[in-house]
Amino acid sequence: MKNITIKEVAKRLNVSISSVSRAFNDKYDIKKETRDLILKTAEEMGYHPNPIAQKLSQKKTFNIGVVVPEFVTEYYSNIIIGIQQVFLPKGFQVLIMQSDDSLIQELKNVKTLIHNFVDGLIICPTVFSENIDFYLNQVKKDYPIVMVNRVKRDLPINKVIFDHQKWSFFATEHLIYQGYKKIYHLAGNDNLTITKERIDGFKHAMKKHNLSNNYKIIETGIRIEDGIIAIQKLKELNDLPDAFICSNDLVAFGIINYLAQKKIRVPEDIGVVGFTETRMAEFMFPKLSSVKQPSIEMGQTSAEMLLRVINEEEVSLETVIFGGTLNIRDSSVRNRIEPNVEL
Amino acid sequence: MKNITIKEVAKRLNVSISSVSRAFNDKYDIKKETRDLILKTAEEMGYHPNPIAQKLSQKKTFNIGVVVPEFVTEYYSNIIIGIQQVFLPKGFQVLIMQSDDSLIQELKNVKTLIHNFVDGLIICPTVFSENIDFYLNQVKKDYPIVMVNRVKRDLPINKVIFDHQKWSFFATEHLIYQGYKKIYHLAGNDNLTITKERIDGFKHAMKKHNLSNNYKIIETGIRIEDGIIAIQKLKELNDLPDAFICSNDLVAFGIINYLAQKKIRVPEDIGVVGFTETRMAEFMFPKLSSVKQPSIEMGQTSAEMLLRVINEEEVSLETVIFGGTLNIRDSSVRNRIEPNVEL
DNA sequence: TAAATTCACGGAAACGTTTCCGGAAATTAA
DNA sequence: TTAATTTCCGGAAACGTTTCCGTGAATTTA
Repeated sequence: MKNITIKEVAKRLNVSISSVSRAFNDKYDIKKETRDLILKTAEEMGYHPNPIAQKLSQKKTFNIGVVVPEFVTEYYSNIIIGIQQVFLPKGFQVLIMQSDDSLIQELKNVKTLIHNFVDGLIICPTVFSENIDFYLNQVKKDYPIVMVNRVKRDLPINKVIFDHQKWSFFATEHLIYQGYKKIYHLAGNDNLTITKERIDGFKHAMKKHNLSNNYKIIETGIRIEDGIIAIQKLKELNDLPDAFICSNDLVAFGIINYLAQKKIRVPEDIGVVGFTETRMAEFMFPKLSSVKQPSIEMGQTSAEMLLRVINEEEVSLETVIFGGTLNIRDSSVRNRIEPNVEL
Repeated sequence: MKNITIKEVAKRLNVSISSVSRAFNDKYDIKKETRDLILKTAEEMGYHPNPIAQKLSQKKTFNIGVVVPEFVTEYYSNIIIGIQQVFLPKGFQVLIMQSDDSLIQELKNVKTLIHNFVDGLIICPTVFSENIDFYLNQVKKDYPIVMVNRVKRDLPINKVIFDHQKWSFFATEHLIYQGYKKIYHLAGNDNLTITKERIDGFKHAMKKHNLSNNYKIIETGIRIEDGIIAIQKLKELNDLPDAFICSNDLVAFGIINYLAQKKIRVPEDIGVVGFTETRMAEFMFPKLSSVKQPSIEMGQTSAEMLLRVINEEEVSLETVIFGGTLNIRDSSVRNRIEPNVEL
């Protein structure tokens, strides 16, 4: 496992080490012919610059760290894909750590990455917590950090977020337009900022259409099981609504399957809308209406933002707020004759 | 972003750099009191050893590379989880690259990782190809490599594989025992070794039960869409079997949803079995019978194997063949009255 | 008590680069 | 022709560790 070093290439050609280095980084004074000769023989000798030595010398690791809460949904996988699309071609390695929705693990991951001298961090935080003080402090020390998704709008930090309130509002209003009146919101974790934002949008829509007494908000979770557990309870209490707006597609999937087992029809008897659309939506039966977040683009944007901060092109704080798409499919579209009559 | 170095710690205490280093690696001669003092003040100063410098000095990167073909299924995510469970506590970083089922990309990934001086490689290859020659050659040069999953049994390389033939046989036989006679195998990519192995197991079971004229093998793919496309074609040709054994759960999911739309009952009219079980299996309607592979354990085992090779504890070639579980659920269990009568 | 051994530590080389500095040769300007 | 500039390149420091080698002091052995 002996590797060829820059020295051996230099010796072979009777040139200096610096010249070989210059040839490889071709930003320095070096004659075109010698550069080509060096590159050619280096190629022949099978020489590759040792990235570790480069990193030590340049005081940059060309590593960036990404911390995500979970991989249960496709959402964070897509964010990571977007991040990698930006960083890999620039020669950066992307180190991914998962915090399992634990605040302690999240902070531990961030510290591990910082101690490993990553050039910058993209943090997708779990719930809002005092961890944020640590992150803000790092930013104050000029450590490049970008936060994604579950972040308060007014936090003074570079961030990429989604307009949950607006799209929760749209999704709710869509259900109302379809004639569903009693609508339950199966919300995610209570102390997530995005949960609050979605609840706000939901309430706003219900209020606008004078349905303020017609809704419930139920803290549910984000897994298939969570949806099933929630609807089982409601069924036992004989308290099923006209429609559900769910914290994500997995929960919606649980709901739809439960209803199928109970021979309750979707969308005729009960309408269902998901959130943070996944590939499944298109292939469920019935096909699931859902709010699509541009997750890959959000990953790309956060990566580009981080790159700017690392290169110090930008000092001011940036916030990019993304919108999405409400993909209306079968699960929330009633075969409605009445409305036409009503009109 | 100035970082504290070992020198500054040494200067502060008027000791040598070597002593500080010794204190941190405590395998060398150093008095207990001085070591504690050094560690204490280092802690106070916020010193952390620079991992890049350590790596350069030790000629080890403490990085290992993992190349997987895809992330469409949960399978490789689980493999990676298993690998990380072994390597992260040992201070190794795990670099993950995805080859998108492209042979060219796979080789490119492997070379990138080697040039980045990873201490070892875990390769989950896509199809069998001449890439393997390159890998075998690296092994000959003492480069630590372990291969996982889609690898020929007799290849002289360290590997962790699953007994696809045996479990395909079991799954098929289960369907036969349930009274399904005309069984179609929706197989994966033709030039995958595991596809061949599964076909062997399938044929073997059909032959054993004198159903050799009753089957078809259809190259399908591994995505939901692939399943839907396959069954659409069969339906058009009016050529539906009694049961399907699918290349994976996603394909099975496509089949089941298509059948639901066509009001064809599962398992009464048609039985369905998946492979490489995913979380979905438990939550589909009807619940999907599937072959569970111990993917996390397979990841762990490959990681431990690689660790042994890296530490040169083991020189001989190892092959670990895993078995799985046939989880029988609703999608393949007929409410059978006849068999009792027959018996 | 003298000799041999062990202990604890400092100095410095080594890991493989990048990059600053300086200088000879080649080119241009005066 | 001489002076000024540019081009090209070598030497060496620097990045922050680990680890080999050597040595004085402390301890053990003879």
